[in-house]
Amino acid sequence: MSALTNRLRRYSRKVTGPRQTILEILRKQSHPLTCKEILAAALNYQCDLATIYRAMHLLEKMQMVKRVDFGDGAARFELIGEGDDSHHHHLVCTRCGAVVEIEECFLREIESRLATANGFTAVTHKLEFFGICSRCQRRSPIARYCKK
Amino acid sequence: MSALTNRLRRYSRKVTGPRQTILEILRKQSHPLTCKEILAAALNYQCDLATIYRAMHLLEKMQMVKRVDFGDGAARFELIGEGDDSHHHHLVCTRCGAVVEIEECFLREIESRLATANGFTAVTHKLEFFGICSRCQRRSPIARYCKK
DNA sequence: ATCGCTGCAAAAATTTTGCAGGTAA
DNA sequence: TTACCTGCAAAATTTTTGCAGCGAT
Repeated sequence: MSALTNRLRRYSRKVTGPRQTILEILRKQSHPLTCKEILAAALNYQCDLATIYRAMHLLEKMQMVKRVDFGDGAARFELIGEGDDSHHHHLVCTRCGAVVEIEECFLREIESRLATANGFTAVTHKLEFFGICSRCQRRSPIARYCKK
Repeated sequence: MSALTNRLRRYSRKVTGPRQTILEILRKQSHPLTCKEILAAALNYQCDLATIYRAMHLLEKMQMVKRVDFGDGAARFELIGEGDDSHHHHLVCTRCGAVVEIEECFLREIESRLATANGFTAVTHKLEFFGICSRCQRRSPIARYCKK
C-alpha cells in the first residue's frame, strides 16, 4: 500500500480508510467495478457513495485507476498496475455482462501516428469489444445486461 | 428519406415529424450530437426531449444511428451511412471538445479473431482517441470540455 | 493546529416512464 | 379504425456539491 501513500503525499492528500478500502476491493476484483458495486463490496467498511465518487476522481487523477465504459450508462473503474504493462481491453457480453480480458493492445503505434498527423499531444484511447458469449447464444434472446 | 421510411415500415413504426427532423439534423452535422444538442438544433421544429430519447433508441435499434461515447457522461449519436463503409472513429480534444474524424478502422480482423478465440458472436467494438489539440496546447491548461 | 476528508443531505444532470390526447396508416 | 406517437409531468439513475464536524499529518 506504499504506492498509494506515496502518490497521495505527492498531491498533499491523506491516507484514509475509504481510499485504502477501495483499492483493496479493486485489487481483489478482476474486472472493472461501478461505484455502487464498490459500495456493495465494502461490507465491513461502510462508507458513503459520495466519498467513493470523490475518491475515484482523485485516484483517476493520480493514475491509480482507469475509467472504463461498458456502454450501459455507469462508469466503471479498474486498477492500473505498477508498471505500464497493465494496459488492456475487454470483451463484454451485451446479454449477461460477462467480461473477458483482452491482453493485447493493438493501438500503441497508431496513437503516435494520429498525434503527429493531427497536431495532438498526450493521445490515449478507449477501446472495448462487445458481443454475445457462448452461454448466451444458447439461451433465450432476452437482454439481461444492457438496458439500453 | 426513403431509407427511414423503409426501415420504419419494416418495424411497423410510423414516419413522423420528430424522426425526420432528427435525421436531417444528424445529416447536416459532421460530428456526434447529444440529445440536448439535437433539441437545440431543432429550432424551427420544437419537440420534446423525451421524444428525442425515444427516437434515438428506435433509430439505434434500426441501425440508422450509432451511439458514441466521448467519456463526459452524455451519450452522443451519429448517422450510419447507407453502405457499411461509414464505420470510423474520433480523436477528441479533452480540453475544448474539438473532434477529428479518423477514417481508418484497424480492428476488423481482430474482431473476428477475438470472436473465435472466446466463443463470442456478433462482436463489435467502440474505440475513441483522446488527446490535446494544437490550439489548446498553446492555451491555458484549464479543462474546458471534460468535466470529469 | 492545520488542512484535508467524510457523511449527510440536497441538488444537478441525464435518461426513462406513465398517461391522456393526437396522428399516421 | 387501430396502433403508434407525442408532449407533459413525474420519476429513476448516476453523479456532483455544500456544509458541519471529524481525522490525518
